[in-house]
Amino acid sequence: MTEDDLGRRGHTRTEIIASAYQLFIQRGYHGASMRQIAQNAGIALGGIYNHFASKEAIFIAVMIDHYPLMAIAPALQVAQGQTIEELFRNAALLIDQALGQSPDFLNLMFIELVEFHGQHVPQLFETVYPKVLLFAQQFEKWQNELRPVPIPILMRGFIGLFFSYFMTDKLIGSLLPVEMKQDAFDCFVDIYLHGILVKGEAVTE
Amino acid sequence: MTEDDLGRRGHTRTEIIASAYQLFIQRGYHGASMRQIAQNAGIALGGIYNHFASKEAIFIAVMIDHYPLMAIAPALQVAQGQTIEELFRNAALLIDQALGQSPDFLNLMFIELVEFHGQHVPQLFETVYPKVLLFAQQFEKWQNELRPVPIPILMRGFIGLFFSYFMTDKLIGSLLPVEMKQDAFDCFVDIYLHGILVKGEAVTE
DNA sequence: CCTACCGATCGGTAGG
DNA sequence: CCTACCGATCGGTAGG
Repeated sequence: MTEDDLGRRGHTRTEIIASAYQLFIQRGYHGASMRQIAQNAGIALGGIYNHFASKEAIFIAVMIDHYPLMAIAPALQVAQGQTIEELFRNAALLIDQALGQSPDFLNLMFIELVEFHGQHVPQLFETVYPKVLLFAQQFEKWQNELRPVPIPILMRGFIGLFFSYFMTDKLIGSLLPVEMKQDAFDCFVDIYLHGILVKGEAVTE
Repeated sequence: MTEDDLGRRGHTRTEIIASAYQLFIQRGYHGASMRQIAQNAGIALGGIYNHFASKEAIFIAVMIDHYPLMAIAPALQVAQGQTIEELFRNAALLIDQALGQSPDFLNLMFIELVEFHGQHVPQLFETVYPKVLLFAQQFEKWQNELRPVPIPILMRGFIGLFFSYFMTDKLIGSLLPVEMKQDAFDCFVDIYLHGILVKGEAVTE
């Protein structure tokens, strides 16, 4: 097998995953057919099975490449800040950028939760969890600036912040005037930060 | 047509909706078949079409009866409090109770967003929106206790709070130790309230 | 409300 | 990687 063959194989595989991703997030797992996936990838139905053993195998490959939670890890890793507020704001900004503007990326997560009962979530989450812990470790030096909230709840709330924003955007975003959406994300981050920091209260040392 | 007939008809219809609801949230819209819905409802396939014109008509009926956002409206309507903090806490508690313990209720929303591209959301949301506005009107008397956040963002954040909690519960809830889940919801409400109130800061009059 | 059926489409495979 | 095919199942309907 030459390198060209490997390149072709990889390219076709990539095309299949890209095609399946689009169809899955647009129609759901059972709503997207192997024939549609093949057609969008530019090959015949039978050709798919040279790359994947089954439809579910394609879904898992799509999850590994596009699962939204996975975008959180690298963002948490590179986020920096002189203050804890700056650290959070930078992390939020990086995650927001990584997830992209369209909230359609959430659909993959929805499909997983509904049509697969969240089977693959624990496996994927274990990849992210250590990164979350590393990020949370940075809080120690600012412990006196944080309200007495358990660190895991703090992180859970931070991740939840994105669901809060993107879910409401998905549900009622199209009904809101543009000027109200402009700074909504900043407002959400602001409320969260004000909610976890003691800033403004009397801090005795 | 006698009242008995109406009662039977209504009962069968209710059975179909209940059966469809369970199957939809467990397998998704395209993953649940009309034959399964009929079987769980205790009738033959053909019998369904005496009550519904199509599969989608069943889905819409299920949405009207079980759409999670609809549970928010009555809770906001009866929520009361001597302080704005109490008002929010009571509303949060009522909504939490109305939604129930199992976060499976969210699945219906996911299916709608993915497999129907959120077609029915605006119609359902218009039912809830006036109630949200009425709730928000109560804030006027406590305006000086609120940080300068636009009221719509405040309400969007309040609704988002539930997504924040239930989505993270659904995703990683099973991985968390029980003692960490115990007060998580209270903590989330607490962070939100601390985030929107000026309490603790210098309030000049 | 059930039985029996419709055409269409499903995921997957054999053979080349 | 394609063509042609498999049995199974899909949503929906006719007739009683």
